[in-house]
Amino acid sequence: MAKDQRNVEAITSREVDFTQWYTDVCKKAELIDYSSIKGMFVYRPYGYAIWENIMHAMDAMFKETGHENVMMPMLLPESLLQKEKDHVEGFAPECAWVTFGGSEELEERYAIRPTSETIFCEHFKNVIQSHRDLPKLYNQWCSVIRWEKTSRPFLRHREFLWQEGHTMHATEEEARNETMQMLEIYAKFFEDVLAMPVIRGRKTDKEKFNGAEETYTVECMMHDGKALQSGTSHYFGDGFAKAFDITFAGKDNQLHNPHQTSWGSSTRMIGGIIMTHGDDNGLVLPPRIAPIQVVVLPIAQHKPGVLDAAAGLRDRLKAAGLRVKMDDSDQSPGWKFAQYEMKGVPLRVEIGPKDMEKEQCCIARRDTGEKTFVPLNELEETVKQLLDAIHDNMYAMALKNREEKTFEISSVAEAKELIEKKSVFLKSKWCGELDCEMAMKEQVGVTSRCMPLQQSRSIGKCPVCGKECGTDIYWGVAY
RNA sequence: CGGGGUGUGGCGAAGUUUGGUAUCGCGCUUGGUUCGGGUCCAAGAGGCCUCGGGUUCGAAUCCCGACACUCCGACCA
Repeated sequence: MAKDQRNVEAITSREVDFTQWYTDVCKKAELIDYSSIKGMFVYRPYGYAIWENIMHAMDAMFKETGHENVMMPMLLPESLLQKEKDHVEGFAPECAWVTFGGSEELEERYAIRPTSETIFCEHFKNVIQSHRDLPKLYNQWCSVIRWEKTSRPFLRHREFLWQEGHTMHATEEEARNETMQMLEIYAKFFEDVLAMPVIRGRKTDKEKFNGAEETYTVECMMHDGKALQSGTSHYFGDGFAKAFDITFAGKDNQLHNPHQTSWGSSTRMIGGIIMTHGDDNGLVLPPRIAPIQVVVLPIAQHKPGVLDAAAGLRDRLKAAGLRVKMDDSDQSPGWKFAQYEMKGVPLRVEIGPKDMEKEQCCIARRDTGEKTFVPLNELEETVKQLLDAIHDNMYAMALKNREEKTFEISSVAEAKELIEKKSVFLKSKWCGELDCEMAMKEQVGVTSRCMPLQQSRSIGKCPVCGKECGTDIYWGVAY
């Protein structure tokens, strides 16, 4: 049927212009709105609902592993920020500052937190005296401000929502275990909840967090082949503890500095979800965090009994513990189909007079577009199975994309040739020299993503200097 | 922060070169109609043309400045 082209909600094709596609989806799926301040975005109800679901799922994982939530002040006195040298060098340039309280100019200016290591340390100093006070396993959900020069919805905000975990431990070993445990929690969360495959790895010294001894990361590949750093877990050693003079009396009755970690993940994840799973019809949401898992649409809803039948299905699915919406607005069915596809709702259940006669309903999958007719008495069971199947399929598709866009390279020339064609992950050996890392950036245009935890243990050559070495490393173009 | 582009009802655009009553499509409202892939018909509402200065009898249009969005770099969750 030659439908006219008045699809005003139509979005730019992913293949034509990925960045424009991304912006279109953010706006048309009603996730965000721009505000009058550059880089500060309004999270609309549907977008915020995704974040709420992420928070609930992730928070449960934190609590299971013994962490407690706290709320720290939003303002950091400049003197506090100054205490750790590397840290202040990294963050001071992008701080927003409060210089007035009411009409009085402040004697010392306050930074609006870009991250909270320093203020946690100030507090830790007060509450840690004995080994019995350790570990401290704290987390907070809050927003932070970083005065970024350019901004993009979810990927780079001047104000963004995140969680930051801050922990203190009696021993290095315990702190290192915590660092790795939290990395694994992030990885599991991405895989099991967001259906996003990740590469677990360690950052190079150049890419690590300011003030950290080691930074671990989960790296994701977006549909366009670019990398998104999605969650990081840092081991600090006792650097901050020394700078802030945090000590505790050990069992040996000697004073020791505790060992520290921090770990964070942000609303950037939502950008990751969009760019990993979305398609030309809009958003595709992982079922486990979708604000609406199933939308029930009555067909020919003015006909007797249809609305009641649809409401019945909605109530059954709700009772089965699912997040369900019925749309009985007077838009046409075709409009509703397109609308809920744009919003990425995993499953659509249709019921009309014909179905009622046959005691069935029609179920359509967002990920594949596949439609099936299901006997009404099998509704709950089928929907639950399909939601799991969608999750698995989304994960598999994303993994396939990453595998197809990952190449082993052994020379700079080879790397250049691949990257010039399209964005991909490059895997190689690396000698560990900063110069070689810089050369990859300057000559190829890629940054190191991470040294994967899973190392091949083989010997090869650094693609830049040709030296024999054993470390595997991923390179990519990053968001 | 450097280079380009853009800013006109909620959205997308025309109008800007050559100053002279603000235009179109979608959306919105109301009534009817239709309903298994963005129904159709009719009537209506809605605009300091991003903001601030200038030039002019008169500015969406010309000049200066600010702000925002966007793309490409540098910096970054």
